[in-house]
Amino acid sequence: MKTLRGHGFQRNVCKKCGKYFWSLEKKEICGDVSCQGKYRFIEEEPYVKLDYIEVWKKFSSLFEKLGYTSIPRYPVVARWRDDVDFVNASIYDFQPHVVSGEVEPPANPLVVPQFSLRFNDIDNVGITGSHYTGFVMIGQHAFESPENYDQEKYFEDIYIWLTKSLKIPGEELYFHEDGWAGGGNGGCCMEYFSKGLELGNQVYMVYEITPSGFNPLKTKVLDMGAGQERFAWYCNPANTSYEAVFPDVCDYLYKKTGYRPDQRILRFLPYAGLLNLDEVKNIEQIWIKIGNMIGLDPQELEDIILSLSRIYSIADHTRTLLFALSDGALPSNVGGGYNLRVIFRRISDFIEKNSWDLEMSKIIEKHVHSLKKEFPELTTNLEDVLEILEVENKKYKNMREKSGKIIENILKKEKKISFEKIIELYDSHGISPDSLRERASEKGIEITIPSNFYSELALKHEKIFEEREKEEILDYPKTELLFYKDWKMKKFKAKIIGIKDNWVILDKTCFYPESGGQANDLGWIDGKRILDVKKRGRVVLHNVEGTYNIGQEITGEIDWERRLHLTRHHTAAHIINGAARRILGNHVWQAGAEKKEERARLDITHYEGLSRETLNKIEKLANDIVLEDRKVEKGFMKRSEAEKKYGFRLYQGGAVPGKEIRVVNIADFDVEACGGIHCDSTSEVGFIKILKSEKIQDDVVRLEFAAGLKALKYIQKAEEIIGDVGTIFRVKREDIKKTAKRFFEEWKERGKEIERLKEELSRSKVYRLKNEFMEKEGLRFLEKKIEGDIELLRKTALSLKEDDTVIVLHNGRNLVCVCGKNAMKKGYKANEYIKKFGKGGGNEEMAQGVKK
RNA sequence: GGGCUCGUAGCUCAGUGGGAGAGCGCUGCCUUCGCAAGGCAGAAGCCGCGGGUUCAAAUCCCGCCGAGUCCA
Repeated sequence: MKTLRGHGFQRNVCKKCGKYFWSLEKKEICGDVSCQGKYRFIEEEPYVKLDYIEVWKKFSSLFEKLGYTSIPRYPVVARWRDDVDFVNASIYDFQPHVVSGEVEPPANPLVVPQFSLRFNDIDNVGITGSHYTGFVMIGQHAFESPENYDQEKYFEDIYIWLTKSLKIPGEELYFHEDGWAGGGNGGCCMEYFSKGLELGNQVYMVYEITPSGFNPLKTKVLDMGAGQERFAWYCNPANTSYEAVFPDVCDYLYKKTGYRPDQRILRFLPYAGLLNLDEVKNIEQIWIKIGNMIGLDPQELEDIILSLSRIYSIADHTRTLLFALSDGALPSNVGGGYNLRVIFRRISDFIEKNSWDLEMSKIIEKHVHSLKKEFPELTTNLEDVLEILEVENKKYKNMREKSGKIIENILKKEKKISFEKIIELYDSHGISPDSLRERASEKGIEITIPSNFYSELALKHEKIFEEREKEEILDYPKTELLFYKDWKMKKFKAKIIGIKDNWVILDKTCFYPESGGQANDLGWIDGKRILDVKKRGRVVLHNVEGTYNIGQEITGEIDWERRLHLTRHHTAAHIINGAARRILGNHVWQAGAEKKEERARLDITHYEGLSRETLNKIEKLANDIVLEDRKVEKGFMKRSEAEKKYGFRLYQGGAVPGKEIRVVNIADFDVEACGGIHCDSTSEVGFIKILKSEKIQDDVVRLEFAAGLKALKYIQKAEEIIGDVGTIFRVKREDIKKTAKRFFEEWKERGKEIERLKEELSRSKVYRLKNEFMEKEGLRFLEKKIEGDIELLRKTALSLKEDDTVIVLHNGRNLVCVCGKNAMKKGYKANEYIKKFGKGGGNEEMAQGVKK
């Protein structure tokens, strides 16, 4: 505020939205597009002309001069967090541990060009000019103690950027004051606008929000975020926002599709911001309003803009996919990956419907080419990205083909399609009401989609919330973990410092508590069995039989056999993870793991199921690594240092808390942040055997494996099974396959032979029984006990059947009744008549059951 | 993470308690100088796997495996 007043700004209230804002001259209306009515910068000359990449170059060089460090962006897949899938804003890089003050930032203060993903306004992309599924949020951040926190300077720095670098005159700047809260923190913020466009927002996180009120934070945080896209547009006002951001890709798309914005577009641009589907209730009215203002038929305007928006969506979505896939995300049917599938299919639909001759790979390559000056890392995984897109395209094509068939089938059968059916088609088969209507009208069938379609759908999906178990916080000193000093320690002495129900708390322990997917140790305390070991915060709890006193000295002994199996399984998991990445590609990350005594499993991200051949390759490489006897280094490092040295590959097992993290490094092969217990070298793991793999969702494959003696045990068991099968067949093991195949074929052959014989038998019975009918009431009756199973009875009865027959056959237990046409007319119905002889049922012509 | 749909002949699918089916494809024969087409005949099924209910299960119930899809 002081800074603003110092620059001559004064505080006003907006007549339209009622917000407080600052401007150099007295103003009645604030700087937002919805209050100003249009983007004014479009119609005016820019103060400076910068292209998209130059915006960041200029911004970072200015802020470096102002004392900030410019750091590389974080991956868009937020693996250091367990609460979100993707990075949504630059501050996400530093949540939760840097913001909470637990971990020091990589630099301070800093600026970062953080690519961020947002999927909540997909329909606005390509239209408003300010919506993207992926964008670079330029972050300006500082993390300081209250004494060093200098809000005035942070503001001044941004002010310099706006007025000196972008040369925006003070009269054209508006600053909006607002309160701000999020992620349990609060404070106030300053949004800055120029000529209707919001350029950025500086947030001052200074409070922690607790049930009892606001508490001042120990670390105050500056969170400034501004879209690189916004600045680029502001500096290139003669174009659409999307042309300013991806000029090369737009040129390419114009050339390939034949679309190109003309003069009419320029008249529209100032009003683009009004078409925000979130904030507008009746979109048709807005089209009419804008059409009238710029003198264009609203329908024509809508057609032009929507066509262009498809091109811009393609440009935007491909860039988002490039970043996301490059950083290791995969399209999927569940989770965050589903968003990627949605945008992939959205652009595929646009391309398909317009019959555009476009290849996604070409567009992606163009993006890489223009972005590599700012993001050189995009080239490293390009090959992998294109492969993933190809697989995804196959899945899309399959889906199209399948849904086409489903629609065809339905339209063949019924001319009217119920509301429930429309919902089911969308929900279970991904057929949108629009495409359904389109296909139907091709066949001359009109379908009306109820206007409440999406609300009905939402109703069907109403979510049931599950309470997450809150972890209790125990007020005991941190337990000293002996297994990190010497993982081979089997016995130790310790003192009981707390008892809670059946759980004993020690000052130090060698028992590994269940964590990071590694099962807990078992063993004995003073000879009494331990039943469970768990961790709460930094305290280890031991569930133990017997009674103890606080202060008592005890001797703990771990079940060494079990520990050894768990350790081997854990190191094997890291080896397999590394091996899978080498064999399958850089998109492979750990997606979960469990290591038990008997066997273990590792979930990895991958886009298709694995063949036995591929598994064999992974298994072989893993065993090569074992035999190479590579050193496994384990140790604690500062988080920021570890990230610098090894990158985000560290976070394989998901989010890891703490300022110091433990790093497990298999020499030149695999590095992970991991708190588990590991061998000292790979050879200690022993033999690794992958037992099976399954695809647990579209982007995750589960590998089950065993290591060391447990792998041996598995092999021995498999051998035993093969041996037993050989004994049963009485053949050598080499012949088992051949013999099993022959047996199966012969078994099928015999089944058919039996069928034929029954047929034969039935014929001979028919021949014998033909003359045994009794005539009565103008019909012919037959009741007879014959040999044979139910199938034979049925076949025989059906063969004997003529119009005037009533036939009941039984074998003492099973019963069949068959009536001819005339018999049925006279009231002899098989399913009723059979009740006379026993219980059972069927239809009027034929019934079966059992005799009384 | 939650919901929904689907697994039947080589392929596409129908059958929703009681006889395992259709179309395409395949094999043979007829017709033809030959091919296409047609006609006739035929082969081809652990009805995804395992349990349960029932006199009776492709069909109903439970579990598992596999494929797909929507929502957060």
